[in-house]
Amino acid sequence: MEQKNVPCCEEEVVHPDAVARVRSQLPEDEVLYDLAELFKIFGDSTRVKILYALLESELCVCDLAGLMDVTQSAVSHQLRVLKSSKLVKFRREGKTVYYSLADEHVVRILSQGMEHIQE
Amino acid sequence: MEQKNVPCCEEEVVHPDAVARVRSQLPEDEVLYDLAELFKIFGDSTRVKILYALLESELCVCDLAGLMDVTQSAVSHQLRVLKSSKLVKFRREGKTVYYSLADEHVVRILSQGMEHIQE
DNA sequence: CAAACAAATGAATAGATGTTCATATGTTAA
DNA sequence: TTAACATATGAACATCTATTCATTTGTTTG
Repeated sequence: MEQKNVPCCEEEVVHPDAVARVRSQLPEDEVLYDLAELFKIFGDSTRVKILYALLESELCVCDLAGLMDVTQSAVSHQLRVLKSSKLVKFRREGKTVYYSLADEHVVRILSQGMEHIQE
Repeated sequence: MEQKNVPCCEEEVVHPDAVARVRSQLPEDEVLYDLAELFKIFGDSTRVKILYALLESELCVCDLAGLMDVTQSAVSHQLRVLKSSKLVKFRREGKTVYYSLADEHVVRILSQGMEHIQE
């Protein structure tokens, strides 16, 4: 019950060979960072709900705000995030801006996630 | 330049029909929440890196800590998160705990995400 | 032009999250 | 049992993030 220095693999890993191999196969840090950034977008229920809604139909900001329990402002902020990650696209028609999903990746990512949580 | 009440679709959506249809098709809020929770897990570069590493090889906590620029503690904390979301599994061998990916969903979700950012 | 309204934006705030440090668990071996 | 060590965990802190409110921008129509 005494306290000791617990270095715990400070400069030493347990399986140097495996680690070396993994390191050589690992994508660049920047890529992994970008990937995490992408998933971060999906990691918010407001945004996921927006994406699922757009899966069914093209909608304007007002529609989305009405569909969910959030402000028009909140929806708009989130749409900006989705837009800048190229997950949604939009077209303007008069005062109204219609949003829709950008591509099939979005659908597939959502589906894979859904499969996971439903097993 | 005067300020007005700007209700902006306060009790009114622009396309009630589309909204009604979408609403009827939309998954339960709870499901969407869980889905977002899942993606949140992938939305951190440390965790994504761990997952990618485990894609190549089963590794122990020490190995993972050595592979990345984070503390053993940080890795352990994140492994706990990954574990509780059933994204990784583990087996104990003496003092060492080996972690590996839980199933193919993880791989597929990572792949879909990777595809998206690399186009 | 001015009013009306959908959408976007900036600032502020409250809440969530990841890391670190210190320490506790649990297992092996002397 | 005790030392050593891999792993886990709790608390504290700093950072990030999503929402709201207030306001602005941009478009249409009187």
